[in-house]
Amino acid sequence: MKRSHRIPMQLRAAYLSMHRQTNAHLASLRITADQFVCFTILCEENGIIQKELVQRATSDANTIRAMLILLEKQNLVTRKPHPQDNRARIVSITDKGRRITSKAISLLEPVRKQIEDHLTETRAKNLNNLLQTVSEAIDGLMI
Amino acid sequence: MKRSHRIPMQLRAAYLSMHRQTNAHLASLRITADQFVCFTILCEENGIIQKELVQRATSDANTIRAMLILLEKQNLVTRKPHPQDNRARIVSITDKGRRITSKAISLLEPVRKQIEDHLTETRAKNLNNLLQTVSEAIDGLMI
DNA sequence: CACATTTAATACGTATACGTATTATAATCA
DNA sequence: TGATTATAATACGTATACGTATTAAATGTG
Repeated sequence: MKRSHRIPMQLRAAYLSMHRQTNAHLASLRITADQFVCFTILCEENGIIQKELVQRATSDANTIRAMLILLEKQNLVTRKPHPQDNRARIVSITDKGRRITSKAISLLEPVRKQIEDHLTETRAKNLNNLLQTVSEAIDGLMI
Repeated sequence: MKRSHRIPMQLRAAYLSMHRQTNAHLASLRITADQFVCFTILCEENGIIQKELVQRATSDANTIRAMLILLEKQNLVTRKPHPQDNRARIVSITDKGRRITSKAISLLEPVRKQIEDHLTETRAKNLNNLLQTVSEAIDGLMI
């Protein structure tokens, strides 16, 4: 039996479960799991262009745009024109956004710990490698 | 460095990439990746109640309902009242739905093969186990 | 059997996901 | 440099994801 057939369904199940749990844990902060992804990317490197955020979040221009507009209204991020490239926008997280991100990380601790408790360091590393292999394999189809 | 921190992002990247590729490959059939998930579940066991489909698809009652309504309009599935339980609906795939599912499986062959080519049988099995561990760990939080 | 509790489905609203088309600007090349 | 091409962002439309609330029917309990 080809186990690889089941990978898509297992991947789906794991992702959707994680996404739901993350949203549930972040609900009190009024932010979503996907917004949190953007925050963490911006905390790592602030002031990137919108397009770059799209790529790092493995997302889509329209999706990120819609999200950023919502976040901008709440003063969690800013979108300023790029000084050299008038097509682009530079996205930055605000102090308020950083404070919420800190709280979010705390709220997500139980989720993080739950995963950590169920996987040894070795297995976690292994999972990362396997997921990366799958990502690269699939992106290899993008012609 | 705690690698487990990266699992959520890798999981997201792998899932979203797979989902996009799947949608792209199925576009000519006018069905989505998520609809295909329902079809394969119904092909395995036809005539299940809507609730059961929700669980097997790791989905949500509202999401599945919306999807089924669209599929019903295209005569790809039927939703009939349950003979014993008047609250429930029995969902079945139609012959037309089965034919489309067959075509979908063919169209997805390149995606399946791409994953298979990048993972040995052992690694694929391992990935399935790890994903299942993550799913169970996360579902363990649901109280 | 009457009543409280659970449950399957539905209604409604907000946020993502993402394809396709368009716009404005940048980069490239003839 | 003028024309072509590529690119960042946007506009628009459809489908998912999912929380919360509601409805009607089943189930459990006294």
